[in-house]
Amino acid sequence: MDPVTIKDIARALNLSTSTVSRALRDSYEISPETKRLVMEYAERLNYRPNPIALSLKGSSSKALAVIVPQIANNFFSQAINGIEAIAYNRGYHVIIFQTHESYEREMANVQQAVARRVDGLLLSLSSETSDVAHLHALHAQGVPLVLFDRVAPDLPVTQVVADNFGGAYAATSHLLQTGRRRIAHLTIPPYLSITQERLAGYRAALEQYGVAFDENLVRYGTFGPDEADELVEQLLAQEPRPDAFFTASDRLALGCLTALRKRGIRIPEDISLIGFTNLPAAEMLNPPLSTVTQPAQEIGQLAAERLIELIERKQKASPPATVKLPTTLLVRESSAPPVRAEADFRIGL
Amino acid sequence: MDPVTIKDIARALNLSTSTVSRALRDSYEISPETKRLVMEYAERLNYRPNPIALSLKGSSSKALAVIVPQIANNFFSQAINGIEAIAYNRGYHVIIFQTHESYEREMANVQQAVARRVDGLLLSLSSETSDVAHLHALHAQGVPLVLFDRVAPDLPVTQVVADNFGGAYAATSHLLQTGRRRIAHLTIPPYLSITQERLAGYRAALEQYGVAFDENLVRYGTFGPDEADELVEQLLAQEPRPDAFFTASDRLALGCLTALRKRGIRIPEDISLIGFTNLPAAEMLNPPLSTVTQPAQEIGQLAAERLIELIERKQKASPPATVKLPTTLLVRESSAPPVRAEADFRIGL
DNA sequence: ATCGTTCCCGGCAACGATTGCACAAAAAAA
DNA sequence: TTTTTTTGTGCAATCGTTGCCGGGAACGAT
Repeated sequence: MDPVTIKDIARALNLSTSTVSRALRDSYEISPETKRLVMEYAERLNYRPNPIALSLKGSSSKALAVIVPQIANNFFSQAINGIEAIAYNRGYHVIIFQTHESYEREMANVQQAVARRVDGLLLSLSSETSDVAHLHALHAQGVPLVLFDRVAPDLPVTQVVADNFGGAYAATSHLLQTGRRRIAHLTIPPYLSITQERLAGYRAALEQYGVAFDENLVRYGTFGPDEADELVEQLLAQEPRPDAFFTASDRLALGCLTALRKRGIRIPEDISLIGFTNLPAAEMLNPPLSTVTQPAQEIGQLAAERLIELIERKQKASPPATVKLPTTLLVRESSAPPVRAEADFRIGL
Repeated sequence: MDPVTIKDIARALNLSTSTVSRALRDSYEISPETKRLVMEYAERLNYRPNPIALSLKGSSSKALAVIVPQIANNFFSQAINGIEAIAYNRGYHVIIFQTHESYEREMANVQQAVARRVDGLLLSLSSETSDVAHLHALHAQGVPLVLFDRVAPDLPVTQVVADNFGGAYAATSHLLQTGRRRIAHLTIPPYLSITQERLAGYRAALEQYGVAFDENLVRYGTFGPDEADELVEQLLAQEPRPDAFFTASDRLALGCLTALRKRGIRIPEDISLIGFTNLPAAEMLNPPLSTVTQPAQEIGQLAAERLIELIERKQKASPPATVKLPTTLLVRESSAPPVRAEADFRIGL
């Protein structure tokens, strides 16, 4: 019941393996008669070439490695969804690796992927990774590599990202336009490109509106569970208290919401809240959560397309470039203008 | 810059490949001196055995296939998380396939996985799959296979599931205990084992409380987008109107919530709602959503452990069995007893 | 001196598929 | 008929690794 090999066919038809191989590939040097025989027999036995033997012989394994911090994360699972869709259509398989936000693990995973002779890698950096020497080495070896979402701008490889700066700028501007001035930013570990870009967008908007940047209003999380509560606690202790929270991830937005409501703080009356998240439930939260959404699936698709292009047209593929996809600010109740502010405004008139 | 092979080492050290191979595996028939030489040189060149060559030679590829309907689904991404964790520790890689709920695709994916010579398969059936002949064939071929979540009870293979019956029974009982009598059940496609088990739990609870089962209160969705709205519409048209909704998935629970609130129906005052979902945001929804949660990650872990055991102790592994993990009913506001009911109760006294 | 052991190591084959080259038979040209 | 060309097929190497067999050297025992 073992898989059928080309040898089995050769033996059965009293031919050599070479003839069978050529017949199957429809080579011109095989007689139509023999071809027919071979093809029919192969069909009947449901012959499938052994991809392992092919990988060993040639250099293509028709497999892509995807290395992400966490699969169980909305953004990444959507991105992988996009990657898998493209890969499947192009005849590639997807091997998944999780770094669990560990630099060690990231390096080990890259090693493993290379050892597995994947045709290319799609990678989103772990939050611990500040040194990308391992990726430089990879690139120097000529291994096709595309970074997505959490990228390393210095690396001369194709990178696919969302417009994190723009999203953060839009979110912060919106908060400022609705009268908020003490805007706290709860964010993710500082090494990450996305952290820096979002922070930059946040600062740019503040500057635009002439609000001084206050370092104390920025707090870095670590993807730990329930860490939002403590960060919120610290921020609420500030004097004067923040009147808006802008968070940089799904988990933080949710944690923040929980923490604020636990303390009886009204959203948006007391504090306005915007997340940077792909949660499908955002609209049904209490209150409906304003968010900056990213085209996660498209990012995955684009990254996979670029990688495959790189693999298949090795040398003359389009040069490394950073592709930036737009983010969208969805304004919902959690960042509505405070009623009091409006009232004050009228009184002021 | 190509990967170092055993041949390179042999050439450099003026040894035969066999000797190098044995030295690296610390064989007793190689002199300590030679071993040292080889080991050191291999270390220096950062030699890694080519897993493809190993797969071709031996029959183990150290890769597992995971076939699921959708990665971008909370339950499955958590399960895959568990699978990957176990696999990684045991030296296996995980190759992901999505069926997108298509039977065709499921068969194609199984084929592909087998062609790839994976050491085993972890599979959760597509909702279109009613015939599992392809899996029988697989099992007959001796390919290690473990099903999880959406299983096929007739198949003589190990299956890992959540206690769907128990969860549905608990949810329905809770609704009945809080005074609901017209309990609608919005569920997923009927072929699925989990659909049937949940339906059975729902019916068992109704029977227990002497409430007649009404087929018109059960509606099947198809994982399509926004389908909940129409199903809700149909159910609300019933006379008398349902006073509770019990849904069988994340998407349906959320869709249901949206649909009900859109129509100005109060939850739980007018209609009580319970989902069967792993949404981390359930508690922060408006109102906080009562749910039956499943240990998704544990299911993945257990399935992976069983599969690896099957692979490594091929013949004398524990016989096929169905492992059932407990589900948990989390009661939140969305299924609180209606205030009116309490008032009526007091008046009745 | 010869034989038997033990210890180290090399050569060959094999896993499945592809491919350049050679070679045979048949057909075409001389 | 002989030579050339064409056509169809087989052999063997290759990819990286390991299992099996066999062989040479050193040593002790007879």
